[in-house]
Amino acid sequence: MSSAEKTDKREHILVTAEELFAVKGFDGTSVRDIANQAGVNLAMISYYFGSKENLLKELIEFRFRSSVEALEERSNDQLQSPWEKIEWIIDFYVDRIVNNRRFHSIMSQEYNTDRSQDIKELITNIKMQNLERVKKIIADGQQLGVFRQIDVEMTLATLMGTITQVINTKNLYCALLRIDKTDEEGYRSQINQRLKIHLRSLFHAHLIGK
Amino acid sequence: MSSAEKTDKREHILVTAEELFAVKGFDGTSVRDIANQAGVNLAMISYYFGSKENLLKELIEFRFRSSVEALEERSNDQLQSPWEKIEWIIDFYVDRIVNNRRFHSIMSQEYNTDRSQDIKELITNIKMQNLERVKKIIADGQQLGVFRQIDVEMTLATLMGTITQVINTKNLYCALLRIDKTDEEGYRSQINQRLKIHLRSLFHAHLIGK
DNA sequence: CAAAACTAAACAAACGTTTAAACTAAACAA
DNA sequence: TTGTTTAGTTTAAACGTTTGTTTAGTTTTG
Repeated sequence: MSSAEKTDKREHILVTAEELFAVKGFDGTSVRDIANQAGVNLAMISYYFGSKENLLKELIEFRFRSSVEALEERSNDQLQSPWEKIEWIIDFYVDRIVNNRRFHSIMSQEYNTDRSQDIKELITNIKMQNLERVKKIIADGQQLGVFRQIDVEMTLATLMGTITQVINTKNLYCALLRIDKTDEEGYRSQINQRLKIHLRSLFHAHLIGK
Repeated sequence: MSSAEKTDKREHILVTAEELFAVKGFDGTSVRDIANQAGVNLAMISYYFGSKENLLKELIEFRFRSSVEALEERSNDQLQSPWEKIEWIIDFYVDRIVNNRRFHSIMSQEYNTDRSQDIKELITNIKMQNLERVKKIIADGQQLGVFRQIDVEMTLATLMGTITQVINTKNLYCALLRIDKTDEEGYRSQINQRLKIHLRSLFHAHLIGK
C-alpha cells in the first residue's frame, strides 16, 4: 500500500470520527461506531491512533493545521482601513466556522469538559490569538478616531457567539429560514451569506455609528 | 420520612447530576458518579427516576418549570416603549442564562445530539417562543419608525449567542477579565453586568443608530 | 522473506439496571 | 403501653451489555 493511500485511510477515519463526534459527542461515540461507519476493522483505530482520546487529539491538530494553512492562503495585506480589516475578519471567521462546522461543534462541546489539560490549553491559545488580532485592529481604529470606545472582549464574544449560535442550533435555523435539513450545501451558503451581511451591518453600527 | 424531605432528596440528586452533566457531559457522567457525588446509594437513582435518560428529562422539565415561574414573577407591563422592551429582554435573558449557566451548558451540549426527539422538540418550542417574543417587539418598533430594518433571526442569534459564548468559555473569560476561577459569585456578577452594558449599547446602535 | 497492514477473537473494566433482602416509621389492634 | 402489619426507603450484590484495548495469527506489500 502506498504512503498516500495510508494517509488517506488515516484521514478517512479522522473525518468519520469527526462526523460522529459532532452529532453524538465524544463519549457518546464508541470506537466500534467509528470503525463501522468508516468501514474498517475495529483494531485499526488502536493501530493507527493508539487510543480513542489520542484520535481526538490528532483530529484537533489536523484541523488546526489546515486552519492555519487557510489563514496563510488568504491575502491580508496591511493596506486596508480599520473598517476594511473588520470586514475581512468577519468574512474570515464566518467562512472558517461555517466550513468547519462539524469540527467547531466538537470544540464547543469539548471545551468545557475536563478531558485533558493540553487540549484545553491548545484551544485557549487559539482563542487568545483571535482576540489579540481583533483587539489590535479595534485599538488602531480607535486611535485613528474612526471607531468608538467599546468593550473589546464582549465584542469578540458577539462575533464568535453569533456564528456559533447559528451553527450549533442548525435544526432551529433550518426551520426558521425554511431551508431543507438534508440540503447541506444550501444551508451552508445561505447561512454564510446572511451571517456576513448581518455581522457587517451590526459591527458597522456598533463601531462607527451612522 | 416526610414528603418535603423526599422532594429535597430528589432535587438534591437532580442538582448534583446537573453539575456533573455540565462539566463532563451526559455520556461522560456515569450513574455511579452521580450517586457518589450526591452521597446516595447507586440504586436510588433508578428508584427515583427509573433511568439515567429519564433523570435528564426530569431535570429539563424541572428547570423549564422554574424558568417559567421566573418569567411570570417579572412585571412586564405593556406601558413601555419598544426600546425599553428590548432593554427588558436583554436583562431578562442575561439574568436567566447566567443564573442557570450549568443547565444552559447542558442544553447547548445536548441540543445537537440525537438523543431523544421529544427533548429536542421541547427545546425547539422554547426557542421558537423566544424568537416570536423578540420578533414582535422589533416589528412594533419598526412600525413606529423607531427601529431600523434588520435581520431579526440573526439579531436573536447575536443576543443568545453572545451570552452563550461567555458562559461556555468561562475559563477564557476568567483569564481575560482577570477574575478568580474559583470565585463563582464574583464571576457571575461581573459577567452579568458587562454583558448587559455591552448588549444594550450594541443593540441601541444596531436598532436605533446614533 | 521481512515488514507493514489487517483481522477475528478475546480481555478486563465500566456501564445502566435489577434483584432480593434489610431497614424505617407510621398505623392499627389488643 | 405492647406486638404486628404495612408501605415506602435503602442497601449490597449481582445481572447482562457495552466499553476501550490487546492479542495472536493471517494476509498483503515492497
